[in-house]
Amino acid sequence: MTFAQSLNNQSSVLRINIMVVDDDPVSREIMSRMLERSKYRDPSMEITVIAVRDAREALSTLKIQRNNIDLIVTDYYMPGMNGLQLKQQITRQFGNFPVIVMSSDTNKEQESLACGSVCFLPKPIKPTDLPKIYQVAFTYKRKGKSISRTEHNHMDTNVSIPQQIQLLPEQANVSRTKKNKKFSSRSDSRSPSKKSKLSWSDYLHDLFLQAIHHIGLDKAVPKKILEFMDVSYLTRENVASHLQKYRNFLRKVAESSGMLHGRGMEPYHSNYTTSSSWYDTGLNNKSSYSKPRHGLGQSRLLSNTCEPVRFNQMPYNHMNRLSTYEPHRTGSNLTMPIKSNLSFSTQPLQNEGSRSFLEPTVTANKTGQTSQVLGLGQHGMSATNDNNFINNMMRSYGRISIYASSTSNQPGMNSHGSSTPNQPGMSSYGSVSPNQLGMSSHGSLTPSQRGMSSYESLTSNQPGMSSHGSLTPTQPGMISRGSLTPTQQGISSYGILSPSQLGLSTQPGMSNQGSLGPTQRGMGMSNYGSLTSYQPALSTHGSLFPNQPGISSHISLPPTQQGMSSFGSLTTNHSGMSSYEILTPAQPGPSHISYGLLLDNENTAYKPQPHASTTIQPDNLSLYDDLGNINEIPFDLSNFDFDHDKQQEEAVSANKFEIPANLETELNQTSSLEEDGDWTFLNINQGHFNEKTSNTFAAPEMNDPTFNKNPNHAQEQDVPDFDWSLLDFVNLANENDFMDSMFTNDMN
DNA sequence: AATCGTATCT
DNA sequence: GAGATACGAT
Repeated sequence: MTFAQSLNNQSSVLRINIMVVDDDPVSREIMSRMLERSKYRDPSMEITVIAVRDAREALSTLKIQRNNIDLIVTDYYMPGMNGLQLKQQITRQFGNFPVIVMSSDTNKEQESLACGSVCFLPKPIKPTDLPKIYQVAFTYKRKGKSISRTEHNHMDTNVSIPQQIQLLPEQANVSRTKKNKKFSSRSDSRSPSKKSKLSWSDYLHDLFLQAIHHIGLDKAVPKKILEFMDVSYLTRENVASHLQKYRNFLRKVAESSGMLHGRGMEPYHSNYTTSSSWYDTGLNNKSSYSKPRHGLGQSRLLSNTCEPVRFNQMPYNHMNRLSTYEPHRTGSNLTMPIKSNLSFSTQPLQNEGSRSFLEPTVTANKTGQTSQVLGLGQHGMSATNDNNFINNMMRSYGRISIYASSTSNQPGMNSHGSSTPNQPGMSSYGSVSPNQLGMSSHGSLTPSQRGMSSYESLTSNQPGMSSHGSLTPTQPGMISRGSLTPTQQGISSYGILSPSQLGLSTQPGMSNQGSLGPTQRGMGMSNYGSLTSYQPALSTHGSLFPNQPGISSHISLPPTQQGMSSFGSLTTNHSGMSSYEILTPAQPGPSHISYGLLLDNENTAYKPQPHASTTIQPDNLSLYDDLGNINEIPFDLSNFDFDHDKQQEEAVSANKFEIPANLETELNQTSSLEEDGDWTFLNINQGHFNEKTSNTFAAPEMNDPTFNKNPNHAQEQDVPDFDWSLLDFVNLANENDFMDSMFTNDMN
């Protein structure tokens, strides 16, 4: 393969090399595989792992590979030299290399951070921890080392700037933009003609949306967005181009929403069909990223063309691109930003509260401003309703809308959620991807609130967030921490974002997150937790997988469709879910465009398919989907504990597909709300099937008493650990099939 | 000079 | 059609 070919075939793949140091072969192997496999979930990155057994080997390897290693992840307890001693040696010999210390002994966290490790990860390492690891790797690679893209690998060696690694990101205090330009453009400049084309993956787009959300649409300019996104390989031009598209999309949406007519929202009847849109293009077929094949709200569940039910396509959500933008938002409170003119100028918005499309507006309707918001016409855009355009954009850029207005139960979400396990809206936070510091961390919130820090570190624009705090040893406590409610880490983190921006303050939901217990590390929970606590959907969700917050939930609910859809169905009865209601036409809402509106339309069209009767049967619980993607890890990795210094004591049923008993009740209640009687319910059944596939949700008995619909109650209980003694992991781990099945989604 | 917004190109 | 690039404006 020629260089040019290589260039074409591997566009913009960010390569990071991680050294794993662990004396325990199983733990080491798992860690290595988790890291390596994860690359399949994000085509834009490639992880190479160098696994060594102890500190000595690590040091010797570093001597040779120092310039090729971006991050070191080491166990704490190791013979000869422990992880921190290794860290110190590394610092002494190689400078301030980023080191992550992991241990099942969480008491080592403070010590680890104090000694300069950038992060501490409690063992067992879970998939949800990966984002944090990537985050650190990317951060340091970006800050201190050259950006090596696969196509430029051969040039990497002489671009490393050792001095850079001496500094922690915040210490370096260098302009990221310039720095990156300096280092990353270098390689680009050396490749004379070809410049790889950036693909705006879900992940990137979500990050992009987050940036806009955070900054405010009116103030979001390429440079700011870029800074917020903080993705090393992104250029301002990339962002500018994307922003242009996005703005076009927003205009178009506004335009076709009837804004020009001075009316509220006319239900937009989409006619989504499967098609390629950039939304999809960012994902190769191997990717397990969400790929709504149906448009907004057209959940697969409701579609007769749905593929056989499988279980989760998403092993875990760290790569999940679900946006988290408006997790707590309910449609009724959402309004489009009011703009004084067409252009997305930096001119202050006319309406008091909302700064952007993403900002919830709690205030009354601003019908009169509606047209302004759209600012249509001034640009001479087509006055015709270009539904095709909208359709396309909805599928792509439109994601934001979906998220914004959706809650887990919303049809719109469904489609979204259908591909991604944890998400709807909320999950997104948790489901963030590797580079995405903010959210990811979120998911991985631990009692000590590391997650928060990371988030904070991301949001440069966020007041008070500046501290990298927890991530860096020098600022462990950080500001944000102080603001966090002791018992509600999750919330606080959200709170940081939200109160004024997400409208969380008005949402009781925060508490959910708060319910996250120290031991509850799953992203899923967090994510859902972020949803309004009173939202049945969330709780239900959470309740579905008491033992396995993020992951398990995926497991039990079929990914492509069911997960979300069932979600959606749940919602109906609960809550009256705000989101649902919002969606409903009858619901009082902003007269002007709102995300809810969009969804509303969606919702209107959201009709159960008479024929759609999906039954999830064990046989369908394949590890792989039709594309060969791994569906879900059949059990929570967090239950792995190969650390010698800590054994799992509590045994748990091997049955990992449990659903709380009360879920059935809830679901049945839900069904009563469906007059059409055509809702499709999932029969998630482990042992037996419920013969009734319609309007029936056969929920297995839940034997986990810790389940509690109200996150504020009992959720802090430790989740029973999986009794891994039930499995011979050592042997299993030595079998490629097993490990591959766990981590591979790229079956050749 | 940097960066933006937009038009246009690939 | 997604993303890159050109280019005038600020």
